Amino acid sequence: MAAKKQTTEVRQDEIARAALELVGTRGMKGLSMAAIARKVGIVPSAIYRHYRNKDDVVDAILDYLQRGLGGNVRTIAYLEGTALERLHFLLMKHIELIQQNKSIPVVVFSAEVYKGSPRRRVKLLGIIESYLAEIAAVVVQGQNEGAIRDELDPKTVAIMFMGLIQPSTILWHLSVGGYDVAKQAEAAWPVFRRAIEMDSSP
Amino acid sequence: MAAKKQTTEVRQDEIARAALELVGTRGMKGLSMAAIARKVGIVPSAIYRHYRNKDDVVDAILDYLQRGLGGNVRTIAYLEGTALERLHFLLMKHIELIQQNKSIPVVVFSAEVYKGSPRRRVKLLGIIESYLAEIAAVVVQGQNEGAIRDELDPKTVAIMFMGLIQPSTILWHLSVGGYDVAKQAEAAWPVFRRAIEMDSSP
DNA sequence: GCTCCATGTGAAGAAACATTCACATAGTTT
DNA sequence: AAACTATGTGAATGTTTCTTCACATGGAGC
Repeated sequence: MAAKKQTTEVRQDEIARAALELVGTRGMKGLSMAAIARKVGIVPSAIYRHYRNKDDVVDAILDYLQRGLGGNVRTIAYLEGTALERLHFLLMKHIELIQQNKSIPVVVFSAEVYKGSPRRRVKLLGIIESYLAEIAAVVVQGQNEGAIRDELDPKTVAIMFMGLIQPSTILWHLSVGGYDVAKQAEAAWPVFRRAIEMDSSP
Repeated sequence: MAAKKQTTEVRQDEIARAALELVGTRGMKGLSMAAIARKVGIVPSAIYRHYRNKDDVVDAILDYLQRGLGGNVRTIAYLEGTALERLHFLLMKHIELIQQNKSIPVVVFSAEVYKGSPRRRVKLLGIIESYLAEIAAVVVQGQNEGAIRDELDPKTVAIMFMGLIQPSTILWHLSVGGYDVAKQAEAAWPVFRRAIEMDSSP
């Protein structure tokens, strides 16, 4: 039962996807070269034709993540509308992303990914920091528009924004799909909006 | 180099503490029976005098966690003051707890703990759910006091409350202590408070 | 002081896993 | 069509880790 040969570009992508999915369903502990190979349809040793070792596969997962989150922010960068509208849109986009790719939160929140690997720790931190920076930039725009209160620290707001999604996703995983992440986010948004928006009454 | 003999009650506690600490510093991957034993000052096989197997040790970590969080909520249950004051106090208490015991977030957010063990998944979910329920109860009290807006769903608010802390703790771990969790929480609190409190102007 | 039981020790087994290597083969280039 | 190169395979190796077991020992109770 020989697998069909593929170029290394294709296989690298297949392997990274399979690895990401495995982490989502079985956690880092369940991420074995054997499991990845089985999912891709090749033999464990064949993985070494496309990645130097397991560490490189995990790095590929992070690259995948980076592209996903980065693409999200770029989407709203080119959007019309007020800053508050764009923040709301980003929230929905973010939820869409993690619902389509439920493994992402597991990777981001799992200490297993970075404990013991300073290089990966820095990499993951960079991914999150740059995401936060983009959110903070939108907040600043909102402040310039006069829609978001001036006295708020943009970074504080950005971190709070992340907090709108994080607990829900964890509860979603813990309850095996029992929580409606989108619903919770939709309910939380107007509350959050009220917290940051400028007083309408002068 | 024989270790001094201890009763099984003492050793069980020592082992659970050592395990919790190890998870915090090295992650679940670094939680080996050998590492636990070294930390306690006994030999790996001696652990089996006090726990049936490694799974039972991990369960003991969760029990430890449950007692910690439960104690926190019980503290504010007997507090004087308005609901908003008590929520603020709970926020600070929570931060104090996770700062003294930095391993807690790692355990709660690490999918490794519950992936592959439905029983542990349910257990962890129960711990978090009951914590959320206690927060929601305080929110309801606030609504009865006329301090928190009636139209808000208490559970939504409780989950948002969790979101005040979670992102900071993850950033704290990722930046190896670079983030000031307490500071971020103190900055976020007035924003959150503004979001949920009743309009002062009638 | 003696006995007995719970606790501690070291060696050994068994399973899982990452990684290497020699060999096979498909697909591309010449 | 022949040769070459990149990809796939299966076996083997070395390491790590959990777990068991026979034996040792300290201390509590008689």
